[in-house]
Amino acid sequence: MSDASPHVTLRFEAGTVRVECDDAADGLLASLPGVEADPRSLTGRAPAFCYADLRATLAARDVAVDDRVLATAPRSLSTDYELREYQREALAAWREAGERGVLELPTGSGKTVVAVAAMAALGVPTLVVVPTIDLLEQWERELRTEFGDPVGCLGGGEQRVEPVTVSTYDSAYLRADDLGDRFGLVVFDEVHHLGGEGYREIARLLAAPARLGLTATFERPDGAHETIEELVGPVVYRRDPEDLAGDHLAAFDIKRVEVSLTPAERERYDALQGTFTDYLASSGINMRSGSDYRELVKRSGTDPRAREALLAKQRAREVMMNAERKVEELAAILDRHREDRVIVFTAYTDLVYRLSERFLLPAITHETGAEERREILGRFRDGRYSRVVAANVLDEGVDVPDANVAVVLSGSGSEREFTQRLGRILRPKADGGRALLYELVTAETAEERVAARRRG
DNA sequence: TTGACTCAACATCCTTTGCTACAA
DNA sequence: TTGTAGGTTTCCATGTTGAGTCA
Repeated sequence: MSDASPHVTLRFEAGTVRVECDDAADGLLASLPGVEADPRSLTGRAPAFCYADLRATLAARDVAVDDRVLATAPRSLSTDYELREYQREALAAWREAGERGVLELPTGSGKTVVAVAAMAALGVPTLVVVPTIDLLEQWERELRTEFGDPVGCLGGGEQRVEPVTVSTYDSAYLRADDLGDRFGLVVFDEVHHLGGEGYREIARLLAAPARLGLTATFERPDGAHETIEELVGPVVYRRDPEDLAGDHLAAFDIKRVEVSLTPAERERYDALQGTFTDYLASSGINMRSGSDYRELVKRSGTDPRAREALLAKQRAREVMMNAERKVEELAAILDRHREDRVIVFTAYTDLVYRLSERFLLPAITHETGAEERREILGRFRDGRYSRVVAANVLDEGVDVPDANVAVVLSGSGSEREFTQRLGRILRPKADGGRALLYELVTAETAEERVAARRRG
């Protein structure tokens, strides 16, 4: 450079962007977003996710940049998908937001289709990150069919990188620092997972300027969605199941059924709950916030009474969640819906097996092997089975055949879990019929609060 | 290649009375 | 004056998953 205008070189190095300045750029380093400067060597380093910001800042200041960060070449990708109106709007909103941000769309609304359209529109090497092997296989099939080229896979025993690659969160976490310069776009499926302490590193170590997050439920109770906003972008488009019901998703009803504890269960529940509340009263923990709960957990490590209280609470939870009259109510529901396709959800593995034995229902829990699981879901799909009972396994990331009746026998207070379970019955019905979700709640127990919480 | 196993990571786990600080 | 949002961060238990190891 013959004149005194500043000049900067950017390179990718193990999950970071290295910034090298010439003398004329002295003083610039410290003012760049995310950069930790070493003034003596005129170099600095920023986490790779700051790359897009860095580029924009340097461009705004008319700094000459030798950009060597991305080792990517443009790709020509085309798709035949005809987007629905809300999918077109979602894509447009994302592009308008600078090709960063999250789409919050219900299960079954075709989030994948929007992502494929985004990939085709940008035409850059793309990494798709997914939470389960099941989703890894689904995306791989979909992308291979759509774009024709071989698709890379990271996870499930495969470690093959291609310009279009699908990875599990776990594999992406293990490989992100050496793959960070290979992709111009990264798609995070079920992006709420990115809030986990470890997984968020994936987004930090990748330089990809374009970022797309997909989820049905963005907000996290621990507030970690704010970190996701920093790393991927805010929610730029949102649709609730109610918005699409009747048109692109099945119309649905939610029916709450209250049951009571048997006298024996009530006695046991009150005794266990009493052990818990007595300890709270005597220990000065008032349970006004989540931090009080953590305090209790902390104490239970050293204080036997705290441990006893926590265990009692756990047992009380089991009593209310697995109440005998829920099982009787389920018998009536199954009887009423002989002609329907029913999925039963519970919070406890034990109950799944009890129900499986009593009603001769095929059961799926985390103990069910991949092969057996495929077989059960296959039979449910082709109609040989019309009922399935599952613990928490079918909530997300599994291609579950459509049903029209869901029974939530027990569940957590998680809004996400509830939304995902509801999503299992929302595929539009051939006869235009409505979907129905039963929610069984034990009266006069903490479950009333749990149920209220998950409904938002 | 398959299955059985271990390990690590992640998520939920809690409350309903009235405290404190601050915004409208 | 009235209304409302915030408070907090370690490891009791159960459930689930992916990765890695070994036979």
